[in-house]
Amino acid sequence: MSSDHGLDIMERGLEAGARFFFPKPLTLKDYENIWQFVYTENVEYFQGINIDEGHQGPPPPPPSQDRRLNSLSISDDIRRHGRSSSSSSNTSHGKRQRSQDGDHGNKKQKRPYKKLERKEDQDFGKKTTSVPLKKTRVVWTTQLHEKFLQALSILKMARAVPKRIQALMKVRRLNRANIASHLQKYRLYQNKYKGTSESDYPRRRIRMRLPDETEYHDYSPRNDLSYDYQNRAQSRLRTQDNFRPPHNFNHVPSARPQYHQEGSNDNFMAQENYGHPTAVTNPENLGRSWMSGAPTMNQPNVGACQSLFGSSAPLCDNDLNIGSTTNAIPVMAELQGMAEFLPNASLDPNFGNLGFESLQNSPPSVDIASFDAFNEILTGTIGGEIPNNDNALDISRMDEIRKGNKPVEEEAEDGFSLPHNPLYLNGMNSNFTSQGESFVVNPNYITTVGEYSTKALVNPNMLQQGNEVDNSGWFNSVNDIADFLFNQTSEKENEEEGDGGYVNPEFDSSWFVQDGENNLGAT
DNA sequence: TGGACAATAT
DNA sequence: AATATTGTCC
Repeated sequence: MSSDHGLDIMERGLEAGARFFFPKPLTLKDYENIWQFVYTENVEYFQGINIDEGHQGPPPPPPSQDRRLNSLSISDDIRRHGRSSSSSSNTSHGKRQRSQDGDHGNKKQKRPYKKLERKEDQDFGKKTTSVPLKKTRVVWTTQLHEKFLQALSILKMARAVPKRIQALMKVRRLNRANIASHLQKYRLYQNKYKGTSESDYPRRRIRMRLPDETEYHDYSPRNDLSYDYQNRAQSRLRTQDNFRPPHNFNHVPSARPQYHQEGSNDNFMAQENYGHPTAVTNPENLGRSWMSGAPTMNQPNVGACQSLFGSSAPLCDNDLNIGSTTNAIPVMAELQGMAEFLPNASLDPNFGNLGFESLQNSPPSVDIASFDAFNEILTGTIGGEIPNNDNALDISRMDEIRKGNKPVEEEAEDGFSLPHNPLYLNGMNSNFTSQGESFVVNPNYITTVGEYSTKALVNPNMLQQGNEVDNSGWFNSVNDIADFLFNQTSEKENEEEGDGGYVNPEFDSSWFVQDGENNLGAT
């Protein structure tokens, strides 16, 4: 077998004693032919040996089709034949080995990699005579790995176990073992490359890396010497050819599109925006998804957005970047006629007066609440903790709750308490959540629900009961939301001593419960 | 050949 | 679930 199809090569091979010449790559047809060859050339062998028992006996009738398909030895031989000429000489070789194995009777056979027919083989290649195929292996593509990472970031390290990850990823035929294996490798990489520079990472299909929990909150782009914002980001951005600004959007290329990390290529997994805030105010950024799989920010009227949790969130276009109270600029809000969310200063559509681009090495937005704090809310209220089935995280459940069609469950089955008065964020937020520093909240999706909606969940001056019909009753400004969130965080922070600044609470319903007397909500 | 990788065993 | 080992590939 060779990728060299030259006649001389083929002839030389045949002269040297080869039975066939197969040009690479082998097709399924080739396998079928080889299989038949192997069988017809070795009928006595296959008929004279009980393969399963590994001892010789009177020749049984020729094995039925099914039996042949299920016995591993035949296909084993096929594989060996196909693999390397040195080990492939003939099948009597294989025969000898097999009976030797049988001699060491009590030795427990290690289970070889089985060759199984997968379900899809039946679906797809009906007529392929069902040649036994090697069991397919999961290939962790960058896309798949990103999904994995997304799940991890939502679950946090401590709770990131295969089963939960599987439930979050929702990838068909990706089983728990697959994930366990990948997780093991992932953790291995985490240790192995802890404290090493980027150039030390293996360059292969993916580069495994995620900050540990410390990095989550300690991260400061300013101090990140491993990352050169200007250069890397720019090279990526130049390739941005599918940016289509909204119709009323005056697109002026930014001189310094700094806030995007390099994207994926064959050697690196995509960790777009990994650990780095993204400037919503940069028009170039609006055309690119924040994380792979997430909708881009400039998709107006797209209908349902894909999110990790399925597609349900109806609005992609008026999400606001909640950054620090001083520099979060909800650009898209204006475009979507949500002027009430704009800060007082008028916006230059060309972003000329925002002052961001002059901040060369600092992100436009900084911590408001920790990413994890929000995902606690998300997973806690959406139902990420519902354990008893394989599609645990069902965003439609949250939607139903939000519409008041379903009651808020007091307690999930694993004992995880749901807040009595939850603050509901749409699941899609998680897609817009960068790992660590900033996040995006669509204020339309901060709402109270169900029977509790008659009471304000938090200080009514800050978060009021919203009206989904006319959008009234929400925060008065983005800054108000930011203040609210910031207060949640910093107060929580103060309660916890120690590592200063990182809030990593389990969901704490005390944030949102009523004050008994006053019904004031947030504490 | 050693290492990467995913499956499989413990 | 976590960890160790194996089979396969390159």
